[in-house]
Amino acid sequence: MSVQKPSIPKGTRDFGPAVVARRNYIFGVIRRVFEKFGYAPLETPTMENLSVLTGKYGDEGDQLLFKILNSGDFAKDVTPEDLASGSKKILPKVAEKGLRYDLTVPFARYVVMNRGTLTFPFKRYQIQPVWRADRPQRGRYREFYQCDADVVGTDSLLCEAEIVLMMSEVLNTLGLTEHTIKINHRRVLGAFYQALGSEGTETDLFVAIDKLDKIGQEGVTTELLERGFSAGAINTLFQLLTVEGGFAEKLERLQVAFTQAGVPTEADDQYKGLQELRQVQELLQGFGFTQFQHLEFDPTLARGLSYYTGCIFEIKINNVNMGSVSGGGRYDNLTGSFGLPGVSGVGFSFGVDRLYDCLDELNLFPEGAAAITRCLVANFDADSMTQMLPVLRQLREANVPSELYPESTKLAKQFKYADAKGIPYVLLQGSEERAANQFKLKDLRTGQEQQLSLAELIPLLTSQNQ
RNA sequence: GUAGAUAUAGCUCAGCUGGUUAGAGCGUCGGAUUGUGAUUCCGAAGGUCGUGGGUUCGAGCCCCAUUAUUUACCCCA
Repeated sequence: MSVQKPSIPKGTRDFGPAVVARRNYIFGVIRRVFEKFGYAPLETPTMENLSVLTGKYGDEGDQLLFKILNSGDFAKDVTPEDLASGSKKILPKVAEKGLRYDLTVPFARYVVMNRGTLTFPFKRYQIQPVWRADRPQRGRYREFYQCDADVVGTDSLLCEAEIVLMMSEVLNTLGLTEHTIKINHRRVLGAFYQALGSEGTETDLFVAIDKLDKIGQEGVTTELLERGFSAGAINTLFQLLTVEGGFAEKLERLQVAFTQAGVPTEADDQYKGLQELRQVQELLQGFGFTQFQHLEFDPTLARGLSYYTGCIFEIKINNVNMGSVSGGGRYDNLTGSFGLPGVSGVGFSFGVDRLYDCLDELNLFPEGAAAITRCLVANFDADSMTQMLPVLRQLREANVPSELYPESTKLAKQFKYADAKGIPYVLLQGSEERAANQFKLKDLRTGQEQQLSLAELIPLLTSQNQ
């Protein structure tokens, strides 16, 4: 009999008690903010039909879907001809379900299936894991949690403004004050494309622009030249991209630049992008938003997902080397592929796993976030164990998370246990204390001990500020 | 999918141009007059050096293969 070393699949993780406690802290902050803005929770199945998932994330996204082998004899419909013509032909016959890739598409599917019963505008949040068959690396996992908040059924830019407010509140509550909320508009990108004379393809241009901060002007230039853009067009592009100034100034200057470059106003009204960004800014001002130094209009922000049509968002934590911790945008026609056209939606998502890594690196988890038990009751001997049972019950009735050490061993061992678990208090009643009908309470953080009666004890342990 | 790096104790890592019996710190367990943790001192357990071949008198070290992990690219949270 061979003993095999246990392992877990690539890109997945176990979360130990301390990690779960800290993750729950992040989830709690996000959930409270979402609910404060009127978003209601939704959960959807881990599995979706592949017909729902495929084709929504582009070819690369389809590659990254985890597929679920059909139950039973999954290969019963596969013919020798299928095998000869390759995996693409076989796939629909052996797998009809897959793990969800994000939360937005299942949400769109849910909205379409329940359109008769939902009240619009429909605001929902969703905190669940998603799976991608990516190559794992720093800040990138195959199983990770997303925290989405989306509204469908309204075009109002109030939603965009409130997304900025929610992003800002979550980040500030978590202590991630060194952040930048980047915002752009798909129409602004479209205007760039027109300003360049509609050379090459739109997506090639967007993908290249998005990399500007990573590979620099030279890198983008070579990439665009390879994709068939002319040197003149690239030159125009960088003149447009390098507009300076604050939020409002950049909007003004781009407007002028677009007009000079001859971007037509009538066809698809490309100036609407700039107008909408301006309106979002005005709504935020009206609300009394004070964090404009963290809100940046970044004309280079493109984002990969092809379904965005309006404002797009992304959050960068400036003092940590980490990919974006949040992203989102407006999509005018997400439900269209499910047979419900013309429903506009806007939403965004936090990546909890990356937020965790940021908080961890910056040491921003609050003290005691990992500790569950508040008071360890020491166990001297069998007799004292019996004596302490009613005390334990009273502590728990007072909602003090507490535990009695289950064995009568040396106190040193029991203290070590409390210390390792981060338990702040140890309660002792040996023969001396029992004779006086008192307890000894030791605060492990300060090392101080005090003699107390049970009546004095409980208020001390229930007080919040200790 | 492309390119690189790494693999030695539970964890983090040393290990000299290839040379006797494999090293540390942390952790675990035990002890330092039997009622006190994190700080001190002493001791113990714990390793087929990822796996399989090869070169050599001799391999943790060199070569090949394989698997796993990891970083960057693509893409993305």
